[in-house]
Amino acid sequence: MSTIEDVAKLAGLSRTTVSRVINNHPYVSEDKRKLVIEAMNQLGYVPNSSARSLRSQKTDVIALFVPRIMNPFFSQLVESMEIAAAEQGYQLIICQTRYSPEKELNYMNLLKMKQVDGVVLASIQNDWKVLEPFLDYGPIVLCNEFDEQANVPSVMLDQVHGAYIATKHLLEQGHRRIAYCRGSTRSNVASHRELGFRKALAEYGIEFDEQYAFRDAFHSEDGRRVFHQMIALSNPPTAVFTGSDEVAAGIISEANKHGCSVPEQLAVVGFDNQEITELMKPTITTVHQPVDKMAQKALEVMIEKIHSRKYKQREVYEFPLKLIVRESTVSNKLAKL
Amino acid sequence: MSTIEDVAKLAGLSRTTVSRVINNHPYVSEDKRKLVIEAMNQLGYVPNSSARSLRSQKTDVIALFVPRIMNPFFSQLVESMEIAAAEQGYQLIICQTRYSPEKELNYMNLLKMKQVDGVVLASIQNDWKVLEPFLDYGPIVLCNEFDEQANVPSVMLDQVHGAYIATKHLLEQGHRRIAYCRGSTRSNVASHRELGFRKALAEYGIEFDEQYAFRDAFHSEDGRRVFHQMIALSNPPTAVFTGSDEVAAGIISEANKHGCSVPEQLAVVGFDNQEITELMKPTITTVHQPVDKMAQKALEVMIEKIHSRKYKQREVYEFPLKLIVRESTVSNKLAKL
DNA sequence: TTCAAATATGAAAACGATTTCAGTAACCGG
DNA sequence: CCGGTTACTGAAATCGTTTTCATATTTGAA
Repeated sequence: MSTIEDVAKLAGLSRTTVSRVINNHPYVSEDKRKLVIEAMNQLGYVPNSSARSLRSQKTDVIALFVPRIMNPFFSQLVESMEIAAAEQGYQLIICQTRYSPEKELNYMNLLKMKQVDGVVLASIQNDWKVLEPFLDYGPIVLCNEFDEQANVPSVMLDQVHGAYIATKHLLEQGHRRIAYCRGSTRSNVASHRELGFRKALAEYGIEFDEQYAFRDAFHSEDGRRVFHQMIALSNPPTAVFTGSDEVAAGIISEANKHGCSVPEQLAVVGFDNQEITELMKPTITTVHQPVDKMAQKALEVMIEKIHSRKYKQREVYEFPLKLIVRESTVSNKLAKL
Repeated sequence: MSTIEDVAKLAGLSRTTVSRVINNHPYVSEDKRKLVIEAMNQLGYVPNSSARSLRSQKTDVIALFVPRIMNPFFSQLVESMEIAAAEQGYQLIICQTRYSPEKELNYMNLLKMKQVDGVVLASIQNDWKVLEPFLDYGPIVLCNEFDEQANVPSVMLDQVHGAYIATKHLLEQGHRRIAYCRGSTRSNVASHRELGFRKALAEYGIEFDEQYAFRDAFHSEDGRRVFHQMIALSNPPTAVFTGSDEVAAGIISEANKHGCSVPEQLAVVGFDNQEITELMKPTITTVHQPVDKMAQKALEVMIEKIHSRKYKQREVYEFPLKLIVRESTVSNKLAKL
């Protein structure tokens, strides 16, 4: 409970000098510095962070917005970013918007209240026009998100290409009736993937067929449902592209249960290269996303913005995705990596 | 960027009155209250959180310590606790200790610096004697952890019983050579489970056999390794108890790959009832842990401690675990729930 | 009618640091 | 030996609130 004043008194110096030592400012003689450090140790002194923040107008805290943490993609994002933040001396406040615009808007006040130095949005629930005014209070960086109107940095993955290579892989395997699964968030991630999916189809002269499109598939349970919807079709697809490994796993699990063999009767490709892709039988072909790199870059950009104090500039950083072929799409069980 | 002073001026009142309105203090007339609110809206005013914290000595922020977030158990813990915290107007700072005592100790300074009002430990890396001194600066609550010496509240699950019922289930299925897997953290969770495991064996007059014990199994990869170690034994086990669904999944995946049928040749029981238990083939018998309830209770206790300011008192809250029987332990494929 | 309690308001102190400003001592080139 | 940097130190202002204390008015019970 000791303050800088106590340290100053004990060391027989002024608050100013103590502060200089704490913050590694120049112009402190070596003997006084020793005195201060000894006094600090003796008292077990640690600077009060609120006082510091108030005076210096920075908190060394960053808010990270995610829809929810349980989703393994976001778990990994949070994990990676927390590590990167800790390395730079920043703390991370987690904000789960749970897909609610109101919650998102509410958390945005952290910026206005100056409780955080910046906000990383790994999920956008409001129109950009609604969020933009908050730029008057601090930087906003988009991570794994993208908005045409947004005049801020955006660190993202090349989802169009990711979906493209996954779909193309299915086409190369000879599939022509390919179903398409996505979760229909208002996020641009899903729409970019749809672009890539359509692009691959187009290259093979195949038209996108709405009866094969399932835009409400988020979890493994949805995968199970979709499986039944697919086989109920008059002309069922022979392959399915999904926007998440969980959905892919759900489809495969249900297929297994009903004696539908994967990939012979139905090829399945997931997205995200989660642990489950190697545990399922068959193992799941998927698209690897370099979440670590993206998280690190987003944090790096954020810190740069905090320092430069220029928030309103569009910048795009994009990372490539990689197809990982496993058993769920190739008939002979020797998947080639 | 407007301050309380600006609001006061615009409303033609004092800072004090504005502050009273903000904090819902009594003794403000209705007309002045209206004036203040209007002025706040007009200026888009929001109180500065550092100033608030400095003066009122509370931050409305709680630190949650976990070893890492990617582990689904901790993901769920974080998710549940963040929701509970948000409901109570608290923010959550995530601290990943990554099993490092130094990192843990370092994060503990958040309490000393008064950057957080309290610390929830869902993981302990240091001896309690090392952590105890921090109680002078704020409350510490253990969540899913337990320490004989710790004089603080502990919200936990009955791991002894959880392991006991899982093991007993295997014994009832006729198994007598039962392998035992755990991750060897210094956490008491694993040791409590071992107690339960041994207790069940003892009831059936079976001695704990060290050759069947694998104490370095954390992930699915470890499960694969353990599988091979088990079948290499001269007298391999017919069943295996694991401390995590991931390890169980790894074992099953590898068993599948090598034509070892589960549960006929090897029965497997997991722990935690993660999503993967329903996706694997066979589905995995496991122990359900009421993580939500535990997280909510831990937060509730934390808030109570923050208010009461009495930190140094031992209290134990325990929640029961439930066995969920699936295909990985019962031969006829009709698992009874 | 009176006086204590309840209601309503504001001036100023306090929270604990950093930053600005001013001042002194030492050093150094001409 | 003088004037101007450079090195070092501290007093006081400042960050934006909440809290304490003082004061004025109104209410209500005796």
